[in-house]
Amino acid sequence: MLKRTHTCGEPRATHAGNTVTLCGWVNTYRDQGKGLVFLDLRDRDGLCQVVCDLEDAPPHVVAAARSLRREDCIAVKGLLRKRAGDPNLKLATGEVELLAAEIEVFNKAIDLPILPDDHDAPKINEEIRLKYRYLDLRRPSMQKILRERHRVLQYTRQYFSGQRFTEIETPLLIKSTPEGARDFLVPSRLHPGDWYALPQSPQLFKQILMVAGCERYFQICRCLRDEDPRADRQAEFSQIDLELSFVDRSDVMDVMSGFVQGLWKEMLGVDVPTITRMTWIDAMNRFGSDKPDTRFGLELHDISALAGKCGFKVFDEALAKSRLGKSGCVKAIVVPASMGQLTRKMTDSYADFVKTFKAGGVAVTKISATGTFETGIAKFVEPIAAEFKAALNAQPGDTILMVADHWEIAVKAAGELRLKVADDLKAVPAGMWNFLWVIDFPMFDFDEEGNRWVAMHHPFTSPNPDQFDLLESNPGACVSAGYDMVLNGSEIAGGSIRIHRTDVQEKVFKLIGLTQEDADRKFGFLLSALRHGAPPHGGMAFGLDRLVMHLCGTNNIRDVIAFPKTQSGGDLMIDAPGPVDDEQLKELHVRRAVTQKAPA
RNA sequence: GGGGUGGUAGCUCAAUUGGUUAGAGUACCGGCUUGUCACGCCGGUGGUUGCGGGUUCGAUUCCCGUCCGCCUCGCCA
Repeated sequence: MLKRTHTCGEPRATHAGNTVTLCGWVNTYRDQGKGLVFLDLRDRDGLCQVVCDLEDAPPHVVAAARSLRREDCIAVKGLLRKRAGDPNLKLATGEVELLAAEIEVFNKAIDLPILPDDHDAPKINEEIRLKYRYLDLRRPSMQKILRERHRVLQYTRQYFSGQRFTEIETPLLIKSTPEGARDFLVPSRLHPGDWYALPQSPQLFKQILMVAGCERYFQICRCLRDEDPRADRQAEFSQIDLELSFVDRSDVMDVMSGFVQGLWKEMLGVDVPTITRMTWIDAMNRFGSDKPDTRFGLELHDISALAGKCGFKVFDEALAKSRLGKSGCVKAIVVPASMGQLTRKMTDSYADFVKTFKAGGVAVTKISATGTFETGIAKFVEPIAAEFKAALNAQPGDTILMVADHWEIAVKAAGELRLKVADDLKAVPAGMWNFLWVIDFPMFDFDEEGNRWVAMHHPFTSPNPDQFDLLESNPGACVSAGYDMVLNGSEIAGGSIRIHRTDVQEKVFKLIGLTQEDADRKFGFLLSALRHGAPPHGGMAFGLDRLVMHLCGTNNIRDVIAFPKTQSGGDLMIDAPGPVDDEQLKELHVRRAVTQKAPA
């Protein structure tokens, strides 16, 4: 077997005159006639042109060269020389070529379903790419992503190790805690009728590691949530999971800010300035989102006070609504003329768009060149024109979009509309890295259906230090010590200071409707651990896949995972999930409730 | 679970709105080509139009069902 002396990306003019062996895949094959064949040989480092001079070569080399086709895996040995023809400036190795004296064919490739050319990738259906992932991953762009992901992992270990964090593994087979996301379940063979759950996160284990005196823990771990995927969400994903003892919220946020600043410098050479903080209520009121994209304007204005004066029925009805002490409201977005014009077709489509988020519709009006209101609800606004313009600081040519409803619905719908408008008008600037901390989340949201409070973050999140009294007196107003890190409108990390006292933890469990019995059964080990001298602690978890997505400039999470799953949780390459034998089920003490599909 | 969208040659797409033998590029096969480099030129193989029904003289096209991919709402403590 020929052993390579260089990678395909390496050869330069300085190597000319050496005998070189390259290994790789035939990227292209260019037959020039009786005497001359070119091929580009590709490995993970790049491309190098191989030339076969068939007049001088021995017959078996000629035969081998003639038989080569795309994606055959070969080795070529020969003289590396400066190109006889013009150099190819598009290739790093474009000044040289390898004159084949010996060719070893490791393996031929049969007819290819897809070609691993970068320029083909966006055109090919993902279904096919996922089925033949081993070919898809041969693309230089995919190879690059895999290696960028590796660099992120390397930097992560280096940074946190440098901050005296210890990498500790936690179990994959744990028990189900039906709070939060749906668990993946695994039947136990040794305990008939019992089930393991796969972890949604190592949350409780890392807290217990703090009780265990580890002080600073991290883990790069797989987490599993049996929920429907999205473009930026997989059921099986990776987290950079962290926990620290003897810290308050700012201590954690400082360490984590340092991490992303270092990571962006390392990966992109970008200096990320001090990451600013925004309270949740500010984020919701100004951006209609708990993960605001601050790269562009279009902030939400609250015009509830004015809206009540204009006699527009929809506004009056919305303002009369009330939920959890919050009155209904009217939110307005001023789309400045300078940002571009919204067509009638666009504004018409926004009504259906906001209905997705349970809002009734969008009220539209526009300020004409002469300063009068025109179109939409102009006649209602005209009587309060001066106040209205002043409140919004609106100028001639501006379009005003308004959403009215319950506060939650109005801000959510207006926030989504804001993103939609920015996208439609291409108003999101490229090349910006807007990091942001969102803090002071409510501890609880009220679930009308279940008639109970539910933890907004998770039930181990501590209230802010000055908020403990509110836990009992006014849970709806109680603000937590949680914090999310947001990048360009995407949540890339979340965490909190945890409850480290049993009495507080029990209060929270009680508030979310867990009886003492439930709490003991599900989380008794945590309550017990907290009783044994638990230190104050808090932590964070980064979504690794999303970090890599941002760093690689893709908005498809499957691009940054070597073997991702589809929207229905399938792996198209190995055809999972799949059927199992009756014998296997018997061992697991599991009986079928549905007839299983015949194996494909 | 809901909404949207797509499925035609190995791959990417087309088919004049229901009408003759379903076309093109690419890949593949054959021939030509001694400086190409996403080589070029000539020729060729290749189709259960996702699957199952229905309407019709006739269905890629219309209808019903179903499967699969993608986007999205719900969901994601």
